[in-house]
Amino acid sequence: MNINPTSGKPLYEQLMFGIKQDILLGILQPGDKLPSVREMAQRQLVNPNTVAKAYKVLESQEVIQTVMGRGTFVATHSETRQIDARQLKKFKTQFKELMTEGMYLGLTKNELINLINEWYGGDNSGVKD
Amino acid sequence: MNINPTSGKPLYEQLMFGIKQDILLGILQPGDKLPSVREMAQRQLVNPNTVAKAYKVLESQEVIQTVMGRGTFVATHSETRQIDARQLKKFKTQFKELMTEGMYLGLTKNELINLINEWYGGDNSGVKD
Amino acid sequence: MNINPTSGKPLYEQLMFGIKQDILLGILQPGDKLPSVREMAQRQLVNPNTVAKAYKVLESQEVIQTVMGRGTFVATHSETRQIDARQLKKFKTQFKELMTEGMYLGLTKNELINLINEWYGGDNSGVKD
Amino acid sequence: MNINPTSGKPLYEQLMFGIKQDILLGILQPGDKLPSVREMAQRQLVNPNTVAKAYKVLESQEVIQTVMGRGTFVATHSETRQIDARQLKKFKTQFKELMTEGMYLGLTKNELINLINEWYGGDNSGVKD
DNA sequence: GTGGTCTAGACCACC
DNA sequence: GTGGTCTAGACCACA
Repeated sequence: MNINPTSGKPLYEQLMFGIKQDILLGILQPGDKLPSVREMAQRQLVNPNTVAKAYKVLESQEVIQTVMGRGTFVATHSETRQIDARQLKKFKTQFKELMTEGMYLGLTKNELINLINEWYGGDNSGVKD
Repeated sequence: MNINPTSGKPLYEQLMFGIKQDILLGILQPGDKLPSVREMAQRQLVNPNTVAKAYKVLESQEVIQTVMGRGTFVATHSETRQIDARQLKKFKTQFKELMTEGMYLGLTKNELINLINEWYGGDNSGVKD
Repeated sequence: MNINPTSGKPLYEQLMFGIKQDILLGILQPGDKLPSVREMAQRQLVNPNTVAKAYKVLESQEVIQTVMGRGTFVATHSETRQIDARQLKKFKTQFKELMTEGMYLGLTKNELINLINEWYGGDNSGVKD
Repeated sequence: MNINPTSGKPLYEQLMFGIKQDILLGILQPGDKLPSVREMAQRQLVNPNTVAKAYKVLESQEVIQTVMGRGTFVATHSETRQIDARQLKKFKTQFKELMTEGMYLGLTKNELINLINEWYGGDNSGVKD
């Protein structure tokens, strides 16, 4: 996980993304303890307030859980996490815009679809890069 | 193209997206004249400066071209449509982040592909599932 | 001489530059007759007013001369054309700014000097490109 | 760095030039913090929006970098300082035009070279006359 | 008519 | 504190 303060993206969002990605990649497993706010802040060279905000939003998304006095832990994926309609709508909007950008960068629709196939793993046989 | 002042997204970015989409959908053809800054501002109920900013960024991306004193036109990106390496890198980063979000929202691969088809027609020839 | 309406530079300045360059290259000789305003406008696909403005400024710079009823002619260089102090100051300012830009583009001071040597012709032996 | 509101040149371009020059002259070093938008605006007696525009263009040219919430800094263009082909072409066009002007003003080659030396020190080793 | 620049002043997100 | 966005309204050069 790398934080780039000049990327224009909010630091707390970059932190959130890094943690989510670590979970998806298996680096962080459900139940694992996350570094404390202060420790994470030192590691990533950001303000503790920034880490606290990232943790707070992640908790509201039920990605992590805070246990008072014990720390912050990766949530167990099996819980009944219902899809937030607002989040879903926002995602779809962002997705469409990103696809539009991609086509402007010269990527064809099929290249975009193949990119998705790649990311979702599964059947990658014959997928063009 | 509709501008939503309450969406949280900058108005000028919404304008940019709308114009790019109109071009991709063929509503705007290369060489077509865009509404003048003032006219577009009236149509979309935004300040002319906001439109001017959108136009200027689009021009820097070579999506449109301005002819001083005459107006703004959809670019004819003729032959020299070279892919900007920096923009492509940025796109891939955004793509990765968005895919991570999508997985967390529980979206399947096919749902995403359907989203693309919904917007850009349904010819999937050459795409492997 | 090519006029590019999307370059951002005023069309009348582009015209002026083209004429000056033709003179320096010998394509236009002192005493030669320039195309009429209307003919030049047709050739370059610009408004006659634009050509008229270019001619007017060139005449104020004593580069060309208009003879009422006969047309416009390239001035004879030998006339006592005194250097306009204001023009000279403006030139120096532009020159310094351009050199600064050049250094930012990665050109070294020596490359800039060599570019000048090239343009002023004369002793080009051993000048790096 | 001085801003002259009556020079006819856009104020934001004057700001850009002043900052670039300060960097080339070593007054500003890579990593140095620039005055905040508001402070620079006060110093130069211009509107903060004007400063913001100058900073934004400079950032797009990778001359400076902004860290949201912290400020603006002189870029450390590390190793990947690749010459932008488009910018270089634009530079050469401007250079040609300026040289044409210079010849018309009767400036000699040495006068131009002296102008460069005046601004960027006098080490001419390796330059052929 | 067009876009380009500038000002004044507001509100916001981020750190 | 920082920069980012937006508005309102002005003036200018260019075609």
